[in-house]
Amino acid sequence: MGNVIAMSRNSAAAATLSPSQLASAKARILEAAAEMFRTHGYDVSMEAVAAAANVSKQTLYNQFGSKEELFKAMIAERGAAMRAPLKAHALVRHPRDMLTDVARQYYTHACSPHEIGYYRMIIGASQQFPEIGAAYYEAGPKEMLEELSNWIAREERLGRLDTGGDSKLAAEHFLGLITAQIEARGLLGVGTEMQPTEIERRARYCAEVFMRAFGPESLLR
Amino acid sequence: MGNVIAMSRNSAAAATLSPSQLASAKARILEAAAEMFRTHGYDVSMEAVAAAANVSKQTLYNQFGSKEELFKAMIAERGAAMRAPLKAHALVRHPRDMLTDVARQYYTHACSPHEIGYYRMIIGASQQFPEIGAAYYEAGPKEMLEELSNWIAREERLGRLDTGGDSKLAAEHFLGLITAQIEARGLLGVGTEMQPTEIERRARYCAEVFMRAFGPESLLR
DNA sequence: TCAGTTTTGGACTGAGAAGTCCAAACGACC
DNA sequence: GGTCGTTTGGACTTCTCAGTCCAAAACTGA
Repeated sequence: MGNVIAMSRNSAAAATLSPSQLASAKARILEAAAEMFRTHGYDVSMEAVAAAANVSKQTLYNQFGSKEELFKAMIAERGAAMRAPLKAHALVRHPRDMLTDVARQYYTHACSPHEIGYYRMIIGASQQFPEIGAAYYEAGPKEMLEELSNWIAREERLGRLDTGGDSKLAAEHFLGLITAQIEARGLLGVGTEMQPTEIERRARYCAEVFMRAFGPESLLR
Repeated sequence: MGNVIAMSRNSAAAATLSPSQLASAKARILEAAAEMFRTHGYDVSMEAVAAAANVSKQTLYNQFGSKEELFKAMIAERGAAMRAPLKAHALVRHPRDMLTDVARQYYTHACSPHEIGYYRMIIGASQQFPEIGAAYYEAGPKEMLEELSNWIAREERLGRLDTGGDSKLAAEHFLGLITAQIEARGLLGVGTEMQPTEIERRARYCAEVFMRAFGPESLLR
């Protein structure tokens, strides 16, 4: 933990600093807190968080009045980083390609051990702080479901999919196909990280199954 | 919870006792521990467990040497209660009916708030005790997946399903279709308990989607 | 250089919980 | 009724952790 120079909270003075000191104290704390909460759950001690952030306990308490406050601030900040899983996908592509891509993205990001650890922490915390589970659901799965559902409805209007009108349930099912046990295994700690070829295989398979179930005859095979 | 007779640990002597004393101390403790751990996570105090079991702290420690031991004993006992989700299903039925039934069972049992609470607890504990997550997976999801996969393979041999040979992945996908977001919502505490009609709707839908994707042409519609 | 602010380390308080100990009460069995 | 093992309550020890306090050091801006 050798260090050289410390920085004030507000200025961006240039100097040779260790990476962990580049950001402001607040940002550093949030980052460290995210990591510690993710890997140890809500039970990490504030001491440990302070140490990880390379900051004194007092500074930690100056920035965030309490553990709960820190935790919620961390959640709020991280929430923003989780969005837009589906943006920038045009309508012009074949539904199968689009779906494959969504699955691929999901596997590489949302199902990574890192993200699963975060998810596990949220699940644990949502017992103690129900509003956190709700907020996570709103910002994460729910938003993704809505985007997916809207996309499906659009494709249906174009005659390229046929879900019998229930695009919402179809979207849930597609997400279900993707996560199918992968998430569960990760949450229980028996997850083996997927190799790229496995990701590719599963992503294609998901899209294929979905298309078989919901594609119009013309696209079937 | 009216009761009549109480038992000593070893004998079955009859007497008028309070309801909570009907079972042996050990059994009562395990039951209370399951409930407390389920609703409060691993963080419940041993005091609270003892109180819930209507037993002194010392007796608790006489039966189970430590909190960890109690926790694991409780898991081991509950594990047995979770099996056999799929047994006793004959091969004679139409695959669609079988699948609908599986989904129905899953919704009524595995997705109940009670079971979800238990699942959440296991997830939380599997961070602290990785072997617990693994044990749960082996006894629960994995076993169910294997049964399902074997059934699918059999149906495939009979020409009533066609998964292209990957019955294991197909089984995972079917489970994925069932849980699709239901479990996630439950874990995050935003789950609204499903009404019977909703269960029925979803169960049928799951089976329908699976059949569309994996049923042979003759069964398609 | 100097005044004002922030950070730091470290000691401290208070609460809660794991686990132990013990004397008294209880229950089972003879 | 008497004996032996168990249960009980409750006091007790030890630990960990959230959160506070404070005096000394470091940094900032002028």
